[in-house]
Amino acid sequence: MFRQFRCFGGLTEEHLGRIQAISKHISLQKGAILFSPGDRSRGLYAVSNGAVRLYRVSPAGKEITLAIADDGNTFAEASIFSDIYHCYAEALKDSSLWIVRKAEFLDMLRGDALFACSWIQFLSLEAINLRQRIEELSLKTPKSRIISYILLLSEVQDSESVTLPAHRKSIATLLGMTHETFYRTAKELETEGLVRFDGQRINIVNRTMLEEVVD
Amino acid sequence: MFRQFRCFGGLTEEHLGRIQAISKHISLQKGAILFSPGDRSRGLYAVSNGAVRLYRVSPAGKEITLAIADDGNTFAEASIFSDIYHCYAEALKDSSLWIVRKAEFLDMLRGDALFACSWIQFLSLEAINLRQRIEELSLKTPKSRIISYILLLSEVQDSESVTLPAHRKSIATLLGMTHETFYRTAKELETEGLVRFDGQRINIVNRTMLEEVVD
DNA sequence: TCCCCTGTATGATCTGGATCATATCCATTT
DNA sequence: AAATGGATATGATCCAGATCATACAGGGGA
Repeated sequence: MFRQFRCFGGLTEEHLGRIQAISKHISLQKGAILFSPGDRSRGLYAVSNGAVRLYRVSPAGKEITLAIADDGNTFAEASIFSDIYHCYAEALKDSSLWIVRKAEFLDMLRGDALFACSWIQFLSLEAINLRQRIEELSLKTPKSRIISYILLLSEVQDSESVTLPAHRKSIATLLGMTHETFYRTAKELETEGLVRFDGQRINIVNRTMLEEVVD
Repeated sequence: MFRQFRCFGGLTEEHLGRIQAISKHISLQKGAILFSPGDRSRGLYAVSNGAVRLYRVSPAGKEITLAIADDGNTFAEASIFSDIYHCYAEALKDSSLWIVRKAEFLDMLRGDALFACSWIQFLSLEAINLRQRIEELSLKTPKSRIISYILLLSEVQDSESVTLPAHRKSIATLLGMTHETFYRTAKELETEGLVRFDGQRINIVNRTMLEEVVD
């Protein structure tokens, strides 16, 4: 059951069982807000089915999507060492997830160095990804960021035909642009014959040229 | 000696001694490149004296400064779980630092759950900071990012008169803007009577108004 | 079935910040 | 003391992307 979660990748059956034992299953309806900034943190979450969007809202009312967690992904991992959540978590569809209680999870880490090390590895890779994202935000154009994202999805989903994990509007704020810019640039990519959009699906038509444009 | 490093904050004397034992001292001349992207990673670094800038360069030749590590800071923590470094590390002044060898450090983590947990805590807080930075890059204006940064420095240095850890040019690319924009906006803040620049020092003149402008 | 809301889509306009261009300052080297 | 080179500084120009405005489509609820 917990085998499906990337962050628990290399763990033994015994570890997985212990994690499941300190977890509680949760069902969320589409549109439900799981937590908001300032809420007392209770643990980290693992999405077994569905999709949850993590986002923040600026004083000016603008949104940024920090992450979209769908099947097999976890979120709020840093809440283990924070008293509160720092963003909103909203179910994008009816979802089924697990909450891993923070106190018990911390106990597990404290009692098992190998387990702790696999967690360190996970956090280290996450930090590398976050820096990658900072770099893209600072250095790349919106067009290039969209292409990078499509190529990333294609890698994760291991296919030339990828499924967007959320509305395009959310994807836009995940990539640091307005939704207008996203729609326009997406259309542009289609016109140039690089990809084909079909609802929530994107077909990669010309991978070579995509990889070229991304720089 | 190793007490000065934030990431080794809550550790016992014994731990600190063991870390020192697996570390090697390094001296760098101003301008020296410690490592480049693609170099085989050998460990993480701790700056006891001096300053090191971590940066990347885009294919188009634009630079982003990922971090500036000065006295008491560490960098390349994620290299423990990566075969290569992903950025350049350049000494901004003559510097004295320690390299903590990765294999031995990993052994320490594997052999001591409490030590591993304190490392997990450090990585978790770092992830929170990285997300904060992503948010600022997406949502805030250059002016607002500069103010945030000054207020952050003032918090870390616990003073109304802060010292920039590097040339303004590097600070600019750390904050995701060109140096021209940084110089101009800095001057603007000075004209508005919010801060006073004096070489590498910045005096906060009107903190209340600074915090107001930042939104 | 109709209504309403939200996402999708696209046009028109505006502007903040990048880019390009110059000039001065200052520290280091010769 | 002169020369060199990078940091600091500021003006002029430009344009990508934000903003504002509008319209249509589709899905869920009453």
